[in-house]
Parts: sequence; structure tokens; C-alpha cells
Amino acid sequence: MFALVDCNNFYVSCERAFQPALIGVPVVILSNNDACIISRSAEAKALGIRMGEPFFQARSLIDQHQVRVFSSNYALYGDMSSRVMNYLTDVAPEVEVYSIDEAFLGLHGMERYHGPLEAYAREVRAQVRQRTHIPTCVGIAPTKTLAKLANRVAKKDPALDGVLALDTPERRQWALNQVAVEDVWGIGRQYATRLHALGLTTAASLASCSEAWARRHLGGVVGARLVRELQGFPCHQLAPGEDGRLSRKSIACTRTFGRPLSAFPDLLGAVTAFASRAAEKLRRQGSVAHVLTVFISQSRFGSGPPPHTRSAQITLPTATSNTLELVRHAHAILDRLWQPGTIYQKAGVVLDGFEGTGQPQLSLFEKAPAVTRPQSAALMQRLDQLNARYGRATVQVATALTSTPNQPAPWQGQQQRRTPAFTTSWDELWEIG
DNA sequence: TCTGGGGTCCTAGGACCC
DNA sequence: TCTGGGGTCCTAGGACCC
Repeated sequence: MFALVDCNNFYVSCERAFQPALIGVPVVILSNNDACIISRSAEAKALGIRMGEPFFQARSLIDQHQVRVFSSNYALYGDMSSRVMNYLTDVAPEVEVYSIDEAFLGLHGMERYHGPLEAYAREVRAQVRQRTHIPTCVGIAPTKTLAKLANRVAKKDPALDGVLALDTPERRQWALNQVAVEDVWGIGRQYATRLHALGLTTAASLASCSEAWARRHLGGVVGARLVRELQGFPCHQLAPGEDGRLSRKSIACTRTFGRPLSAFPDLLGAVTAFASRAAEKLRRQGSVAHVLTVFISQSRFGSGPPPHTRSAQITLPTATSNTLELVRHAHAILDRLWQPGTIYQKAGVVLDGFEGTGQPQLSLFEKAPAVTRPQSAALMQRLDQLNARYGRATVQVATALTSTPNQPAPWQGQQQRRTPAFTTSWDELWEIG
């Protein structure tokens, strides 16, 4: 059996944990640049504010109902997430951290020690709430897809009090009838439209389709697995990370600029900063990357024909996590992509093709193995220590700097409504009193 | 005026190899 | 020279997720 533990309105809940005055009132959290709404309290949802809606479009509704609005504070959310996940790894034999606010638990053999799983889930839920002030819902089922579905029903039906276990065929069928087909995990906009056109509107109707039918209409093997999972046959295993930590297969740092940019030095500043940040994340998970992609984009919303993006990818001669090397290669790619007179709105750096730092893979064309040079590793370690201690980007590559010290870089946007990093920054510690 | 960021998996097709 | 079959690697693009 699997359990899916999902935090309710996670970013809003994090803010509420430190500002109890926000409880019971409508609250929304904004994306980077204060651009879109990415988390809503139940009260905000009830007002009709939509997930992903641009802030300026929801503005009148927000003003009218005095909705509290905050910029996103990822330092806070990341720290709160770790607290929740650390607790879960203590109480379940296997944990897969699926996202910042969700985890799958493997509960094989748990009944023997804990009795009915529903009671165990209620205890976990109560403990998470007591320790972190984060509310959660728990869905329990024989497959991951059914656990997601159970979680969704538990969230919507107040009578269930946040927990639903699909441990009998009757309960499973009942839950399948509660959920619309577009709300099934793995059914997005395209498939939902197609399924509705064929008269399939509930999860139950999709579960009654044959595997072969799903293979034909829902993207091959992916759809076949989806239907089998709804029928109760597990097709997705748990992927537990080390110590509950995620190990990514690609790492990206991409941003929409605070304002349109066209000058090469401005673009270079952004790309340098993004490559540095991506390299930092790469080192934190102990990998080196073999593949580097850089892209620069014009506005998605302007007139004129697509494509609005130019990108290029290179395979590095030697896999690395060294900021200076990655920045040098990213700079060279940008030289090829940048065109004078073009107005850019966004850029990004993506790292791929990872190897563990310890076991470099030998390339046929290299004279020497792709080992990280000790000198370079020590330098990067020192860099990470300084930035961890004194704040991100205390030490950085010179091309990432702005011409005017102490000013935000040209590519940086607005974060006017950010709350303090209550838990992670010495300057912004929570004050009690 | 303002419209996010970071991931995963799968498929198809071409190049190349045995 | 012609033929068939099977495999790998790479890229681009689609669909979906939180």
C-alpha cells in the first residue's frame, strides 16, 4: 500500500505558520516578479481566484475583498518542507519526496505494527500539524495513482477529516465515482478534452477501459499504465531518495526579466548568474554535468511569428560542476545566440547528463579521466561556504555584477511583498514578543 | 503597464554499427 | 553487391506534473 501525504495550500500554510493573523482570511502567494498567483487559501479559492492567474487580472477581486498578498519566499518554504519530510522519513519505512509539498510513503507490512492504516495516517497527520503547523491530507491505496485520487477526495469531502484509505473494492469504486476524469493524475488538458469527446467523464469510466484502448488513445505505454493503476495494479514503484532527498536528472535556472533587455552585457549578467546558481544546485546534490543548454527568449505575448526562443546545447569536453567553467561555456553559447536589436524577456541555463562526482565516466576521446581537479573542488567548496554563511551571491563571477554596486541587476524583478525568511536568515529571525 | 519556474517520461526519426 | 534484422545513441517535440 502507498500513502500520499499532501500539504494543503502549502505556501499559504507556511506564511500562516508564522503569522497566525492570516488564518481564516483570504491569502494568495505570487510567483517570481509578483507575476502570477501560485498558492491560494481556501477563502481565496472561494472568491473565484484561479490558480496560475496573472496577478493584474485578479487585482480587482483581490482589492475588493482585501485579500492578503505575498511574494513567494522560497527560503522559508524550502525549510518548512524539510521539516515535514524529515518527520515523514522518521515514521515510514520508505519515503519518496515527490515535490516540495508532497511525499509518497511505502507502507508495506505496516499494518502488523500499527494496525489499520487509516488510524496510522490520522496520527501522522496530527503530528505533522503539531510540529510544523502545516495541515495535510492523506490518501491510502494499492497504487500511487489511486493514492493521489484518494488524497483528492479526502481534501474535498469534509466528512472524511483529511484521510481516506481505499482498502476495499467498494471504497475504491465509490472514490472513482467522486472524481472527474480531468482530475486524475496524468490526465491533462489535451487528454481531458479527448476523453470528454468520447463520453468518458469520471475516473470510474476511465478505469473501466481496456489497457489496449488506453494505449491507443492516451500516449502509448503511459496511458496503459495509468488505466492499470486505476484498476488497482501497481505500475509505478516508490523511488526513495537518500535520506529523503531528491536527486535530479536535470537542473535548471531560468527567469523572466524584471524588464525587457537587449544589451549584451545585461544578457551576459543574467546568464552568468543563472549558470552560477545552477552549478550551486548541482554541487549540492554531488553531481557533475556533461551537457549545458542556454536559451534566450523574446516575450511570449508579443506580436510577430514564433519562434521567440533561441537555444543551443553543447556536450562539455569534461563533466564538471565548476562555476567558472560552466560560466565560460555559457558565455560562449550566448555569443552565438545573442542578436543586436532584439528585445529579450527571459533567459535560462539547464544542466543535463549527470554523473556522480566520485565515479567519472571515461570518454573514448579523452586522454585523461574526467576527474574534478582537487584545486577547483576546494575553490568551489569555499565559494559555497561563503555564500551559505553571508548570503547568496556574496561571492560571484564578475560578469554577473551590475555596474552600480548595491543595485539589483537589470534582469531582477520585483518582490515587493515578501515576508522575512523567518527560519533561515540571521538577519530576519522570527521575533517572539 | 503587468501574464512563473522547475521538473519527468515517452515517442519518433535519423545516423551509425554489427 | 544486395538484403534483412536488431541494436545504440542522439535530438526534437509532446504531454504531463507540482
